[in-house]
Amino acid sequence: MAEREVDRSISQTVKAQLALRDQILSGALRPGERISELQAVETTGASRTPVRMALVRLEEEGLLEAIPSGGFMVKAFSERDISDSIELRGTLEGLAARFAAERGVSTRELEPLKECLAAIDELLRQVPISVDAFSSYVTLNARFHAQLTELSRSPPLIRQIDRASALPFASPSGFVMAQSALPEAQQILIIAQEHHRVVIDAIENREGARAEAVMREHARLAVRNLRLALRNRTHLDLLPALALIKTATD
Amino acid sequence: MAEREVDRSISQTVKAQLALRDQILSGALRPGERISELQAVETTGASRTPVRMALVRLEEEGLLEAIPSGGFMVKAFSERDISDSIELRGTLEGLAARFAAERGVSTRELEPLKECLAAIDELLRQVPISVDAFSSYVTLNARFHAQLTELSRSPPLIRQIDRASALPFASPSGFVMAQSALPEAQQILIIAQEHHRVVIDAIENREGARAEAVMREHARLAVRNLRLALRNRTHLDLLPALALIKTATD
DNA sequence: TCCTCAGCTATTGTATACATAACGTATTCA
DNA sequence: TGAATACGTTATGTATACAATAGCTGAGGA
Repeated sequence: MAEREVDRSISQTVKAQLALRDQILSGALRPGERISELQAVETTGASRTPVRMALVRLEEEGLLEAIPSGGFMVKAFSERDISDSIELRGTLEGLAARFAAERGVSTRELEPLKECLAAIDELLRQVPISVDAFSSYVTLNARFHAQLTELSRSPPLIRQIDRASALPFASPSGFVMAQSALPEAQQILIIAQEHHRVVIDAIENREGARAEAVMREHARLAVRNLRLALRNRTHLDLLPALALIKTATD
Repeated sequence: MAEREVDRSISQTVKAQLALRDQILSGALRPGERISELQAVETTGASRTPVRMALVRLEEEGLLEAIPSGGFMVKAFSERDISDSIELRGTLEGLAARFAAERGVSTRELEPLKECLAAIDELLRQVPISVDAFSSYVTLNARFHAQLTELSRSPPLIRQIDRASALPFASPSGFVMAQSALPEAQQILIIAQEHHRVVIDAIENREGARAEAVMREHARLAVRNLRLALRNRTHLDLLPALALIKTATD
């Protein structure tokens, strides 16, 4: 019988949570499928207690759904669920931008955002954009959004935005991945970058309403592009998280 | 030694969660105070495993905060955290109202909201409002908001609003309780009722922007009144949830 | 052949034992 | 006298054993 090998460098709960999330997002566990604790114990290497903790956390995260009779299943999402999640996130980011503008942000605090902006400008100069550069873009874009959120200086709002981003297609990188499936990807990224520029400007000039409006428009752009991308499904292997869409309602 | 008495009518996890939440909101556990698992086991009657599950859920709910070195403590909120939570919720409800208006709602679906509206009208006819009537108002108001949220027909949004309401002062009844601490309470409730009337009208006429705007204004009214109420602390025993405010930052 | 019931199996819910890490205290040395 | 270290105590993190329930399978009767 195999000795249980324990990786002491990280908590078993976190390890199990990461492993299970990965299985869900990679599509190894299909939407609607019940997650067996015993099976999860085998695949994650943790014992039942941390696995159960991880399952509870993933349920709260929105990736799992509790089964009334006990246990959990992988949650399934409709296309509208996804676009609503994106719009929801855009609304919250809009509020964050407004808070940042109204509450005042020093030039020094805006510096990291401007650095992101410049770095993305640099990437977009390539036509067409390379795969590596696109990968960098995803990272930079996520960082931009995270930093913008921080500028609101509102812990409850930051927390809520984090929660709203748990669904991968509702996260900033999910936005970008979805858009990347379109032939007009580069043009879209340039428009998105313009939004980024406007929101910084609005915050700098303390125009709360304008800052909020542009972030909401930013999300609506993503929603439109996601819909388009879902029409031509050819490139959707770029976005493994879409394994969560329930095929029955396609 | 005492036999552990197990109440089989309800899961131990849920029992522990309810008991602990109650202890937190009643102020029995003070903000910043560490929650001892062993102590929780004694006060809730459940064993450590369900207690731990309950602690994880309460952390995700936002009432507890994980301590890096292990364990949990009762989260403390600043006054701004509270007003931000209210505005956050209003923003989400605004989105829900807009969705309802844009996606179309049948007259039949609006019926329950109109019933709430009429019932509240009836209550407000009393001047001054009795304690019993006020208690009914809190219930009816919460129902109105819950039904409005449902009309968005967006599970991700409904879920997020529920999560945003986990903080008791951010819930519709929390709004009302906070406002009730003011001498002008009745006048405020009348204004709030006017908001309710407008949002129904806007949804009925498919005016998404107007529906959204009025819900946000609704929340901003609550924020202003909460601030006022926090100034004259005399009536704040009406809102035990405010035990969560960290006194250090008053 | 289909429906029903009983028993079994598999899985989750709960309890507790064990391991490990953190914190506090006391003692010693500078 | 103060600071630092070592030891002990207490709490959390993890693993596993036990209990109970839900779902499934097979057999029997209509």
